[in-house]
Amino acid sequence: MKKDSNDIKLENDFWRDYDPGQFEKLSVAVDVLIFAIGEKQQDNARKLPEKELRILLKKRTEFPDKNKWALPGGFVAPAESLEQAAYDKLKQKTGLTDLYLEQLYTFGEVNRDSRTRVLSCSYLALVDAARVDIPGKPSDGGEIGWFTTVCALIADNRSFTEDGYVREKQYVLILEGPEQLKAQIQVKETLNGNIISRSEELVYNEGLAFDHAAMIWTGIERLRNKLEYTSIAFSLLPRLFTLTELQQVYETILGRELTAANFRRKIGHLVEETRHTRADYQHRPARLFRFNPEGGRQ
Amino acid sequence: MKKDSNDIKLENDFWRDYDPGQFEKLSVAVDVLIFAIGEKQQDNARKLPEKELRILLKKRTEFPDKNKWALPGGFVAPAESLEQAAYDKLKQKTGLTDLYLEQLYTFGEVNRDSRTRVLSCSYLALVDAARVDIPGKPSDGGEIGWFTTVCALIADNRSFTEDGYVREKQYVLILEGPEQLKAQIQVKETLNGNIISRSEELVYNEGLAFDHAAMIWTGIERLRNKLEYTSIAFSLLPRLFTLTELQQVYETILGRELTAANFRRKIGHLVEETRHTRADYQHRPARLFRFNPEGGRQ
DNA sequence: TCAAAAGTGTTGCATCTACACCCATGC
DNA sequence: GCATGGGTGTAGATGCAACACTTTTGA
Repeated sequence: MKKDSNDIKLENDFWRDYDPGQFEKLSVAVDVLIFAIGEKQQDNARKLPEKELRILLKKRTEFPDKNKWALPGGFVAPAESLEQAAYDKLKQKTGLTDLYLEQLYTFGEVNRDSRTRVLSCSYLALVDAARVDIPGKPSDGGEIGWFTTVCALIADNRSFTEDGYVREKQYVLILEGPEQLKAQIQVKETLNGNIISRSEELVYNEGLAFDHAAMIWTGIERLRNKLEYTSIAFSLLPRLFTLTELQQVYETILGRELTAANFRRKIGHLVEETRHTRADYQHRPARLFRFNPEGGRQ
Repeated sequence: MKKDSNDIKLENDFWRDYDPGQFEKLSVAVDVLIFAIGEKQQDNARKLPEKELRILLKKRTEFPDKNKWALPGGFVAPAESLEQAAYDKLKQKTGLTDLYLEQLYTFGEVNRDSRTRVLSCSYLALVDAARVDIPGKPSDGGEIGWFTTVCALIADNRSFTEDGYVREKQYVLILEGPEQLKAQIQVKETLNGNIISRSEELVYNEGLAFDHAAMIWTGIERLRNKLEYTSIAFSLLPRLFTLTELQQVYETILGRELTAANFRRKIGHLVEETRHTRADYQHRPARLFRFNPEGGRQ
């Protein structure tokens, strides 16, 4: 464990001879999924607006995939950490710095970009929609906009094999914004003995650049999972919120309805009542709550 | 969405002018965490051997970090996908191809490697220890070996701030194998309003190369979490196993004891009884079970 | 008075926990 | 018989789902 003088000599030789170009390098990009919960248009003034899941996309202005919609992202500079690169993109697009951000997945297929080999490390960000004001057209002339996102399971087949099974699930991803985009993802789960393996494949893709549809699918999956065992839901809401708003966040992400009475009890220890109420509608005012991390069961 | 002839002309121009070197590229490595459950030495022949979590490490033979222990890994070639690179490493070290493998995390700090900027995409692999026979010395003269791994929380402090809290957890990581290695990781979790952020820092490191201690910590965390809501535990066992063996897998990874009666009921629907028993010891023979994916509650 | 949402109570079912207990084996 | 693990039964606590019900507001 201790360096002797011979080792030091060797180390000096090493540094003198070291050629950083001796290994072939790769282009590395960072792409950011920025999710928010938005309100649906609503005609009946007495009803509460329904919520929807939105993601921020930017229309590409350059080949390849010119005019397709892509996640905000860019190449990583040699002196910039991955996370820093993601933060920079985020600030550039939303103007905000205090957002929830986590690494999602690194997409490393050889031909995912038609130019050359490009690795993409994706990040997942959550914003309170009320804090972001997206300008219509950014400086480089491209369009940028929110897309309502729906991701649904449309098929689920399992066939048994000699020593396990193969299960194929099909998901559709429909994005509505300035244009309508659509993609289909096939997830193949294989069990062989005790060993499970999974692979995802983009089987249909209309209007989304590169493999960004697969990234969005992965992001929604992560969101759905983390919703159940973390408190990320609060990152999508303002500091004060009603329990119905919180419930709507869960419902839009999970894609199913929950029973109000049970939901309230379930997240009861994660929130704290405040003195304030919201009385914008023609019905009983709702109490405003705030996130109370004390309630977590550690 | 449709290409007109002008677009096609522009696209041709683009391809003619495209210079893949126009963006600065990075060196990208893949590192693989290969975990297995091993048996502790046991003197009392009447007792069942206790189990322990093991990871495969290789002693570096080159600068930088010469003579320190590192995860098996290597640089990613331009024509090789990330997952393929991980599979190759895995096959090279264990001789096996049918293992559990998933992407873990991509480490992207600027100075994590002293040579030059190197990104590392880490993968987590699980093996049934009985299937692997590690040769003493691989061809390049380096040592390779299993290290018993213990990861424990040693401190957990939370201080409240104006609008949230800061929580700092300290973990020790102790690896015992051909040498004893030790590291300490500090995890800082910050809540600010509704927004949680986390960061990990290696505060002490003895004998492990680069930031591999942080990778191992991340791997164990992932393992502990996934144990609860997936069936990865079976990937660490042979096709047939006793319920006590399965329980030991849970206990060694989670680092705490479980009550046998309750454990059996809990995983009851994930296993299937076989006709076989194991009668190696001086007590009642144990029934052998196999993994039964049918029992999953979907 | 009415629509709409806010919020509570009740009951039954499923699951987890602790703990006591019996069974089978080799020596 | 005894040490050791294999394996079952039971009672209390807790949590969750379904659903019926009351409260409060603005128009």
